[in-house]
Amino acid sequence: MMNEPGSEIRESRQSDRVRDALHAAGLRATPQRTLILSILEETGGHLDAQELHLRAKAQMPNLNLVTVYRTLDALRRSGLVRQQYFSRDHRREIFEAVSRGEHYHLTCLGCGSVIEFSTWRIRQAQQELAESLGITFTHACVCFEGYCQQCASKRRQAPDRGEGLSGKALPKNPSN
Amino acid sequence: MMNEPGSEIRESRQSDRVRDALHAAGLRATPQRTLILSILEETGGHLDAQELHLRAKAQMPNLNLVTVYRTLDALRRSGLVRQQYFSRDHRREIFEAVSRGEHYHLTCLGCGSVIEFSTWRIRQAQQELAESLGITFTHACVCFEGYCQQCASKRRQAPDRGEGLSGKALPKNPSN
DNA sequence: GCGTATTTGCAAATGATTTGCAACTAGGCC
DNA sequence: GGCCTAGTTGCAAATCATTTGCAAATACGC
Repeated sequence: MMNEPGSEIRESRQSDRVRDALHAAGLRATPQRTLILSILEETGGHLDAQELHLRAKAQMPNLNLVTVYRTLDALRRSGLVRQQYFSRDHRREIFEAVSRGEHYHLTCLGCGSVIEFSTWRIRQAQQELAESLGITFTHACVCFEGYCQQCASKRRQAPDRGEGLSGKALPKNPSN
Repeated sequence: MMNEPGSEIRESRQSDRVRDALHAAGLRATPQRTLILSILEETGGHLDAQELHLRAKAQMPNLNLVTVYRTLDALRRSGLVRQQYFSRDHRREIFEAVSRGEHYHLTCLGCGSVIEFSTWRIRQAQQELAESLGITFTHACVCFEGYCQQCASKRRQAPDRGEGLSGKALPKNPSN
């Protein structure tokens, strides 16, 4: 049950850092929030409320899904966490710690993997539109759908399915 | 009840065109589909299933919401209609006839209006990423949030609300 | 240590979208 | 023009992520 000393200390430091971040953001540092933000910081990946709840329950079995939702909302409002969607599934909100830099996502229709990439073009578009139309941007939802390099070349070799995947064959809310 | 002759003919021609489009897309031209696509073609704007249902029921009272959903799905799969989200509300799908050119949307956090604009930067980003990472893009969801020129200058004059609107004060699913 | 404004857990509500199924019908065929 | 069948519709009920109401619990400023 007990971690090795080193990791315990590390964990403790991580908790302190997270707690400080919560306080700095003007939020009460409850164990629930500390845990949730810690998981988001440690996980490089993209988590939705359900997955986050699942992982958090391992350490806090009584944690309620509703609390996860409310915590994510608070973290988002305080700017500690970023909320977004993936192209294949806009019904489920995905969360990331903002400590990860700005980037965008492509969901591969072939293998379902999510690929991250950066580009200045979105920012550039915003600046240009700010100049030409006087628009002020506060947020952009940008998510792409397509094929990763592997799946793209596979399809070139065996284009049997045609473009089926982008049409009927693609369930709107795949379970994976 | 009867329209003046001119508009009747016009309407008839419009229906024929829509019916042809449906056939060309390999879809059966049912009265429901014809009506729904007609409304989407005639309405310059962005409609969700509910609004579309409401408008269509004026001419076809028995039309079921489910049929609207299924029709929109068929039209989207056939490429006659484009489905997208607006930044303030990703839980509701918005539809547009593809006959309208490619463009993007900004939802104004001040007045709630949706502003359309064009930019090549998105395409450009896709091309660059295709070259550098071998990614093939099939679809992009791009929607912006911010302030239109009017609301932006109002806020500059009276920045009392701070950035409240982008945080807690903004309901996730505004009814307007 | 106390008191209060916040936060949590639980149960129930919401609301867009989907699904199952029987009745209906568009359009190819004669 | 009528028949046949695969495709479509209407209705009722299901899904499922997210939200809300409320009473009990608690973080943290004093």
